[in-house]
Amino acid sequence: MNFTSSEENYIKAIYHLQHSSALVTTNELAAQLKTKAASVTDMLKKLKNKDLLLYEKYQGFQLSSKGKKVALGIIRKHRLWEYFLVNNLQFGWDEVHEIAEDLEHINSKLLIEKLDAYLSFPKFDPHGDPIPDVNGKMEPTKQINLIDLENNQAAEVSAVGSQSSELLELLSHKNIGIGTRLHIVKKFSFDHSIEIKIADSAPFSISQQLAQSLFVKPL
Amino acid sequence: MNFTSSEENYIKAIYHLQHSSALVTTNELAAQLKTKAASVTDMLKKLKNKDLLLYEKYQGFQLSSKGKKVALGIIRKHRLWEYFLVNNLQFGWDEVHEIAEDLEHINSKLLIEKLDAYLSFPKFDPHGDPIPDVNGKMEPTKQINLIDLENNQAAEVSAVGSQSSELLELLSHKNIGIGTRLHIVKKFSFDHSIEIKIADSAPFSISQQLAQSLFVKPL
DNA sequence: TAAAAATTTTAGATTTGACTAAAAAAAATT
DNA sequence: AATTTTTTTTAGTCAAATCTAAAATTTTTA
Repeated sequence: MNFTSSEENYIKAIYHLQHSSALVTTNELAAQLKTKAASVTDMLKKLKNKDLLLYEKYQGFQLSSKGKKVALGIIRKHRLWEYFLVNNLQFGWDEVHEIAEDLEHINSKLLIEKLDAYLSFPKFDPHGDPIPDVNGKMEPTKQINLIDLENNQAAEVSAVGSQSSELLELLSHKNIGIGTRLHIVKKFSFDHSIEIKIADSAPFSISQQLAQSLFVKPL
Repeated sequence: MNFTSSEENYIKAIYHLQHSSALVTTNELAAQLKTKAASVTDMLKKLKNKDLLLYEKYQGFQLSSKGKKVALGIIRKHRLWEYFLVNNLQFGWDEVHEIAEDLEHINSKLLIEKLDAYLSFPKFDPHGDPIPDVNGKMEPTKQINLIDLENNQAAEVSAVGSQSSELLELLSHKNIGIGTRLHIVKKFSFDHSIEIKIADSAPFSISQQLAQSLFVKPL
């Protein structure tokens, strides 16, 4: 089975939305894809006909197991290309998302297998997200949100919550990346800001919003 | 300026057809693209409106200088990706054409510049065709057709006439590739077949058709 | 050079994915 | 529980790229 780029983009977006809530709604998906609800409804019918989607009118929807498999295949391609762009072509981690959005739609099993081997079967992409293997399996990351750490706990940044250039710009300004080790100096309940310290540099504070976009492994 | 994949495929096909005859015809192009003459006419109008094509109804057509620049950009992308697929990902030279047909439509200047640098600015693709540089300039190849060699001349294979899998299958069966050194044992006028010898192996003969698809540099 | 053949273009239809506006259904509110 | 608001779907358009069939033009040939 091959799918159009548009179908693939819908499948991928539904997959990501399913993580927060099992059933996805038409408006949610329209917002995510920056399109209109009517366009979404059209595509839902198409995906249902191809057995990629469990969908009843007005009732919300979710991917079928076939749909999930397809989603994992697209995510695998996206993350492998991101890894290649950053590690081989020397792109910054904040520059690769859009290019990977295009590359992920290239359809060649052999290409992806060979790319995977060329990169030595990486397990995580440059943003810390796990890369599904050829069977769709990926490393369980058991990452926790930085906001859930306690005062004085140490941790290593292992993933970021989104690829938005706004987030990545802020992180690079603050010198925070995947692998950065930090510890919590103090959490403030007034505005939920968190003061953190990286290595020997001066402590500084980050907003609740930023903390929620950072995933860490406690040390 | 960005173009659709379809527009780019037309531009590229016209560029290649222009090499044999300055003016290209509707039917020629339709045959090349495996589409219908009516579809070609539609696209010709579109390309003319974008100043990519010099075209008057019923009179044949050719790329404008802007059109040629676009064509060279696409060919550059195609050949760089082919080089990457063969030299880095370990594809056979007969497996890469179709994948490169897709990859060539990815639009990112930065991606291609970084890929070019990663590959150390290669001058020829795996089929021996020159890769245009960022300004569209490419190595003049002054290759001659194998069929134009004389008895006893030695030469090195430097390019093949097409990427058809049929041709590449035959060449790999006969152990002929880019860089293969051979010499002409005898040319037969009856069927224009040519007996050649590679290194110390036994001489064997190749058909006129095959010889015409092989380009060489005399040694 | 006039008729026949081939080529090219136009006209009108189809498919895919998007849109707007209106209708239908579900959810929220009084 | 009835009304209002929000969400979702349907109906009808539109643009891009394709196609078939028919018309227009050019080329070939008798």
